[in-house]
Parts: sequence; structure tokens; C-alpha cells
Amino acid sequence: MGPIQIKQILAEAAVGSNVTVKGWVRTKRESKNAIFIAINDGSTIHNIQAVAEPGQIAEDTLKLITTGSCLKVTGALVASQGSGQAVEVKIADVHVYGTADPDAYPLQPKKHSLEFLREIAHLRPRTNTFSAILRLRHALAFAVHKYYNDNGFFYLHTPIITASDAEGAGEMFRVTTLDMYNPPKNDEGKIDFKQDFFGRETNLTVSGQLEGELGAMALSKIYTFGPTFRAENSNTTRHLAEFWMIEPEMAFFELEDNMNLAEDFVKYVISYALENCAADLDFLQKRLEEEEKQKPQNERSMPLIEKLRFVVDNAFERVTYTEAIDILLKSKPHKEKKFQYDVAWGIDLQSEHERFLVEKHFKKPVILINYPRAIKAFYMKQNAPNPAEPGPTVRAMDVLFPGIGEIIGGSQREEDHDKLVARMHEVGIEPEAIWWYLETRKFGTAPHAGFGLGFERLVLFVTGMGNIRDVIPFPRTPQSAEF
RNA sequence: UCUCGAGUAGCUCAGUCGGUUAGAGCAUCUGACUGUUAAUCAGAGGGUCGCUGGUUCGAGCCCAGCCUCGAGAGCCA
Repeated sequence: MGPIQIKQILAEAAVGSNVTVKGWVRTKRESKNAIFIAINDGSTIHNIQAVAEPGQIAEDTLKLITTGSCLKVTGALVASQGSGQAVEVKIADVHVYGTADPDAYPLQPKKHSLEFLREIAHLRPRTNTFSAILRLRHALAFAVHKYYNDNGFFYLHTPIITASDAEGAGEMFRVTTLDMYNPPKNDEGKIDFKQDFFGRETNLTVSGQLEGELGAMALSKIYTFGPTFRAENSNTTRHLAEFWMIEPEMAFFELEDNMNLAEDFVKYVISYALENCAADLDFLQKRLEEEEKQKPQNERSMPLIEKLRFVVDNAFERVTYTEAIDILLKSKPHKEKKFQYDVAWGIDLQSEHERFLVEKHFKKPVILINYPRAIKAFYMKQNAPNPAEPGPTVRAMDVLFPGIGEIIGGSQREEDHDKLVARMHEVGIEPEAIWWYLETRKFGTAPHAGFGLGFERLVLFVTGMGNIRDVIPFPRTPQSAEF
């Protein structure tokens, strides 16, 4: 359907056949005997080279063919006389769809910083790096759907606009149609949300999990994959105000099953990228190698593709929170007081602790389970008391990745109604506010489990990029929503 | 939100102890050369030194406030 793309031409078109190429000019080089135009249409990282003889293209047309301009080129596909490519298009006809004034077009045929490209996010998909990232992002998203579909899961569409903040997962964005400058007030002088669109306060979702559990209690295995919003003032390379989250939720799964699924799933999507995005990964790997050259020898990391293969080929390390604390207490940085935050059973592990476990101690992805109850969400299933553990724990599970930190957070859910309600009272959540959620425990409750995976963190890992703002087309971060 | 760092040409940066006319590479334009590969060579154009105020005979440089960007931390996915 539609015109043939450069990817197809390079892979399939016969030498001698007539082809039409539509795309954007990356570079133009003129010489005495030939004019070379490198054209890219985003279908692949590779450009196609179009060649014309001097004088063949009218002088005023040739002037319009500059970096960034858009062309249609027709001609015969021929074996290339040069060494950089196998085939090229011998130009018979050129049409300029759109020009790009070289003085004004910001993408020059030279290296640009990622910071600069963020300022021109509307144009950065036209660079090699970002087109490669966007193709990988697509492939990973497709692999997510394929994995769950092939494994008997149903894609459940949970709401974007919600009235609940049961999880307390973070600050929320308010959704309202009330007049901000003159909101209606009730008898108490407070804003009268009864007059708002939904007749109550609403926000953008921070998680589809609670609704996901409703789906799992009917369809057994569901997943969500949609946008999620956090109004936290987070300014890091790992946080976005708008990001995409994948949340499978499964009836009749216990923590062990949940871990198995998480590991199998992550390995599958990474394998899919390795098999289907070889050229893009190769490009990103070379790009990273250039960057690594700036670093001292001992700080350099494994080449990208080797790193991905390593994750796919090796079992994730599974350790309990209690064992992890023990490892940290015996660790060199703890003994030498190198950790900024103190280690003791009951603490929420800090970035430095997670990094030590993943990058120094185990040197592979780690699944941490059975966290102290006090530092985890109310809906996590409570473990029976264990004499080896100083306090009560819950069946939580965090998957930690090198360089990324927490990529997955999940748990087996508390299916006992009374325990769940008791826990809600302890942490100050009004059960009445999510009566519908609690009814899953009243009517045909079942053991179940699930997790959330931050899609951009996965893309970050697979592309080897360093900043999450560079793996989503139009990042939303504090003070930034231009495009 | 906190800590640290940065802001000088379209981009990436240099700019000595505060001193006279603000520099380089790349990009752009012009010319030369060449089946070229982000070509090469030569020349040219291109600046409100983030903003506001202050110190000083004199500020890109020192001081204060603000803005923006980046790195790390917290929160988390």
C-alpha cells in the first residue's frame, strides 16, 4: 500500500528496475562528473543514494535540493560504482515537494547535542538517532501486545480520567471544566465540584491497576498499556510527567508466577528488538561507542547488543529484601561508610543501594521480593510472620535493571477483604472511596498478582540512551510541554 | 523540591590577572577540486557575551537577584 519505501527498495528491488523514492535529503554532494543526494524516508536507518549527471538537473531546481528538503526521485536502480552502498538510483526525474532554507533549517549535516535536539523535538525524528529510537519504540510496543496476545491475555482499556487516588502513587493532574477564574462555591465557601463536568473531583490516572484487577477477576489474564500521569516535580533522567505504562494483572497467579511472567516478558520483548531491529541497534551501539571513547577505560560498559543478549541469556537474580539488606550490611561501601544513606532492615532502598546490588554485587538484573509492609502499598498481600525477618513483610516485587534502577514494580495482591480493609484504615485510606474495588474481595475473590512496567524505562534500556526525555517523541516534564 | 554545574556566532566550545577591534572548529554562502560517503581545500558573511541591576576609569570576566538548561538526590515506573 502506498509508495514503495526505501527499506523495501534496498532489500527487494531488482537492479535495473525503475523505482520512485520519496524522502528527505540528508546531504547533497556535487562533483564534476556526478551529483550525489542521500535520501532518507524513515523506513530504515539507511539512506538511498540518488545520482545525477551535472547539467541534468536544472540549475534552479538543484539549488532547492538542500539538507532537509523533501524530494520525489524516479530512475533506474543500478549497482553503485562507489563503495559505500550496493545500489543507487540513477536519477531520471526529480520533483521537489518542499524546500528547507539552509540558513533557517536547524538540522545541519553534523553532530548535534541531545540537549539541542530536545529544543527542536518537532524535527528531531529526522535524525538517525531519533528515527532509530522511534522505530525501536514501535517494535517494543508491538512486541508487548504480541507477547500478551500470544499468552492468553486480554488488552483492557482502563480509564485515563479517574476519581480515585487510592494508590497514593503521587501528585495528580486535575481534570475540570470549571471556570478557573471564578469557580462555583458551596455553602462552606469551598469549590463546588458537584457543578464540575463529572459532578466530582477528577484527575488523570496515575495507574490502571485497580481497574486492571477488576478485569482480572473476570477475564483471568489482562494487561493495560496506556498513558499515565504524575504531577510530581521530578527532574531526573528517569522520570516523565506523562509516560506509558504496561500493567498485567492475573487471577490465580502468586508471587512466584508473577516473577516468572515479568522475567519471561522482559526477555521476550528484548529478544524481539534484537531480532527485528538489528540495523537500528547497530547504529545506536556505534553511537554509544563514540561516547564511551570520552570516558576512562574502567568506566566503559559492555557494547549495547552484548548487554541486551546478556540480559536475555541469563536468569535474573531473585533475592528477598531481608537477604539484600544482609548483603548491603556486609558490603564494602557500608563498612567504609561510603553510602550516603544508612542501611538497616526497614529502610526503603535508596538508588545507591539498588545500584550496588545490581551493578556491583550481582552484575545482572535483580528481582527483590518480600519488602517490609510499612514501606509498600496497602493492596500488597501480607506474608505470614517469618522468624528470619525482623518485621512483617508483603509479597512485593521490584525488578531492578543496571543503569535504570526500578523498571518493574509489582506484587501479589491481598485477596482477603478484612485484611485489606484493616490495612487501609492503618494507612488512612477511606474504604468507601473505592467500594467497587473492595467488592472484588467480597464476591468470588481469588489469589491474583500483577505488576507495572514503565515503558520508557524499557526503551531507555534497550536503546542505551541516558535520558528518558530522548526515548519518547514529545516529552512532558516540569516546565516543558512545548510540542 | 534540594545540591552542584552551565548559559559567548545556526551548532559545539575557547576566551589568561578586569584593559583597547570577541576567537576556533563545524554548519551556511562563494570559488576550486574530486564517483562522492557528515567529501576535501581556499575565501566570505555571521555576536544585544541568558535577563535585570550593581561595583569599577573600564565588565564576556567580579557581586546580587531572576530565567533557562544539564547532572545528581528525593518521589517513583
